[in-house]
Amino acid sequence: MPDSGERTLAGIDLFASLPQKDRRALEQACHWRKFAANEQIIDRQSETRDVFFVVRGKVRVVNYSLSGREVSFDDIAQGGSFGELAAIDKQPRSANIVALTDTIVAILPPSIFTRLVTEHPTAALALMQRLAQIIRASNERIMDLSTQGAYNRVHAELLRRAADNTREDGSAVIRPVPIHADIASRVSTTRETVARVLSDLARDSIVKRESGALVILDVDLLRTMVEQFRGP
Amino acid sequence: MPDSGERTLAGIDLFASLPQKDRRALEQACHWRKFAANEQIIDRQSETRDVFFVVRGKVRVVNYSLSGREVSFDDIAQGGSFGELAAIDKQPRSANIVALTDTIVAILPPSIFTRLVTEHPTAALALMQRLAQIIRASNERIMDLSTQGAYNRVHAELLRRAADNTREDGSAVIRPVPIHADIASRVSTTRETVARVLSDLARDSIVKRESGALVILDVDLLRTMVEQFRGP
DNA sequence: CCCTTGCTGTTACCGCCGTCACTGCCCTGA
DNA sequence: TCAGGGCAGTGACGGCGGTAACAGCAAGGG
Repeated sequence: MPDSGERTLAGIDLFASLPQKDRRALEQACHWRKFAANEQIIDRQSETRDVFFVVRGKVRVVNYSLSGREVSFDDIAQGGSFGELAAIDKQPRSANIVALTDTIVAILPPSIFTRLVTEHPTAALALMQRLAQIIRASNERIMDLSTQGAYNRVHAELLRRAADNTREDGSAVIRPVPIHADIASRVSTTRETVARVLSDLARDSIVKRESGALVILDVDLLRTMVEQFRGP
Repeated sequence: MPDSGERTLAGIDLFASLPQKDRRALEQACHWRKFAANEQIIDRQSETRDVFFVVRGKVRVVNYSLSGREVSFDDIAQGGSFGELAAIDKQPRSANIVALTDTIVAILPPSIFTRLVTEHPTAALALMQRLAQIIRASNERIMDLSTQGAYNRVHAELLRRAADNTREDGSAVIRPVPIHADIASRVSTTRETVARVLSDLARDSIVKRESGALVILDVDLLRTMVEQFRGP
């Protein structure tokens, strides 16, 4: 088969409700580009305003503190988009974007993006819904950081990653085994703390490491641990 | 003078670019209501979808952890709005809103709000800019919580409150004197820690308490303390 | 007028978890 | 095949800051 999704915006969530001919027009207006895994796509503070669509691959939204600590905000999969903020408010980029895998993106100039959302209310609404979703997630994270200890934040992150992979017997699979450092930067702790939490959970037979996967043996138990262990 | 701003949406930021006749129509569609200081306006998790405009007064966006710890997100002054998230994505309310002072709000049903943003691209853009601003502020806060210690977060908050009140001699005034507990809930620490920080700063002659105001004697010094004291 | 209520200021204690310093495993590529 | 890099796992240590417990102090209200 040909490289599926090579130069089409058909799979982009923001355009799901867009008439096909308008989508075609956007495809013409885009500039397409490949990035290799680990390549930087956007630098925080840079002054570009383009909007990006993930046609293929996966990218990560991440920032670094002055001390070098990495804080990751979100992973964006195929069909997602990023870079909207700068296009909307004409401020510098608020975060770095780095490719997690080999990635193909479509790049839309800000002027056309603005015209799109002003002329197509459905696109505008879709964008607003995405922004609202980001705000809700941020608020959640701020609450977690403010009220939960590091151990519990790791527990909660495990539950998040297990979501939708829960099986009937109350267990859940996380595949592939997450990199400890990734979990750490998602919940703002250290690699070592994540390792300690997983050790503890394994000792209590709540999680188990299996060939290429991490199995949560008792999702409900873990959930109650998170809920009743009311913070620091 | 009559109660200025009594039943008009003229001062609402979101509508700044709206033709007067459309604004008038919205004023008809709104339902107006007064809240006393400390009265709850919106409950988190409730299932209403109205959008609110602060015609007079000031409100606070705040959440509580299960353990009772208070986390405050933002204060919204006259001209601001809140409750947009639920209207946009039809999810339950994401936070509590409480009146800080006696407050008059205009309440717009979600259907009319949606029509507004679909029919008026300028209003849609203004809303998006506000959402973008919220996201940027949230990201900042997540970075602070993840990479800075509590002492430094208080320092940074003082600088934020001093912004635009800086005088030529390098000092700045914060008036009225902020309630320690308010600062604490803004930067996710405790009242006691805020008091300790202010004591330390006063001892080093960086801040001074004056009649009804807190004076930052050396803004630049405080700023460099925040910047170079690169977190935990 | 006194008493309550809300806020400030300070001390002592101690536990969470970040830091440092290793060891050991696995996998890829020369 | 072996070297080297990336990741996992663990123990010791110690400091930041949350908790608890008071003691003022100012203001407002009955």
